[in-house]
Amino acid sequence: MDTAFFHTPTLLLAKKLLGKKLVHETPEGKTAGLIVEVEAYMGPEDKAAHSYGGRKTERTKMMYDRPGLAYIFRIYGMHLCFNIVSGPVNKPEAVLVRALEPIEGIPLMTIRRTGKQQTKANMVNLTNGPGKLSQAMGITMSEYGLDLCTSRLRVEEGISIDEQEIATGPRINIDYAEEAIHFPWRFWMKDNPYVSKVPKRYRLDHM
DNA sequence: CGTCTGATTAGG
DNA sequence: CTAATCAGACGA
Repeated sequence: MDTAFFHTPTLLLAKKLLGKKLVHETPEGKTAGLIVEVEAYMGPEDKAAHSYGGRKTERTKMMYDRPGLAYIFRIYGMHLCFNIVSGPVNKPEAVLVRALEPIEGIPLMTIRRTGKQQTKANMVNLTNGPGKLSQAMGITMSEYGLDLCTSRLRVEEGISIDEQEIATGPRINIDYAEEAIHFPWRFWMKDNPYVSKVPKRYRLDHM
């Protein structure tokens, strides 16, 4: 996609990202998947966002840059989460990519995730969560700040999604976020088997 | 400095 | 249900 694609309000960008293709080319090979689940993080006013209250640190500084760059952070000391910077410069918003439908480089994804070849039956476990997809796609902190229009890690045209196919609900694992807990800023493709598994406490939240 | 904790996952 | 596992964030 060109840079203009990312210059759009964050909640709209989050929805527009559904069905787009995330591609990563590495020396090991190419992997790609369709984005099927995202969450929007809305900047200084959003208690769930790393940029809440205008916090700007080594970790979060990329959120203050222009839209269409990669914001990546480590969580729980062991997993990485891949985000797409959104909003104009100094409006620190982002879209977390939570799940992909694998479409290319599946053997490589399997090896990165499990260290060995595996049956097709486990394909659903490759990219159905933010930490899992980062591992399967070979995304590391080296990709922090990459331009998603032009670099080896990019967003490309995918499939066309109808508004009717998009579901909305509260974001996952943000218990600390007080009133923002309930904001319906998670978007996913209805009935897509690659959407991440949701903790029990969220199961009834639909809409 | 010391302490707490997390935009998660796998395993029992 | 919980352990894993550590950098970021923040208070002293």
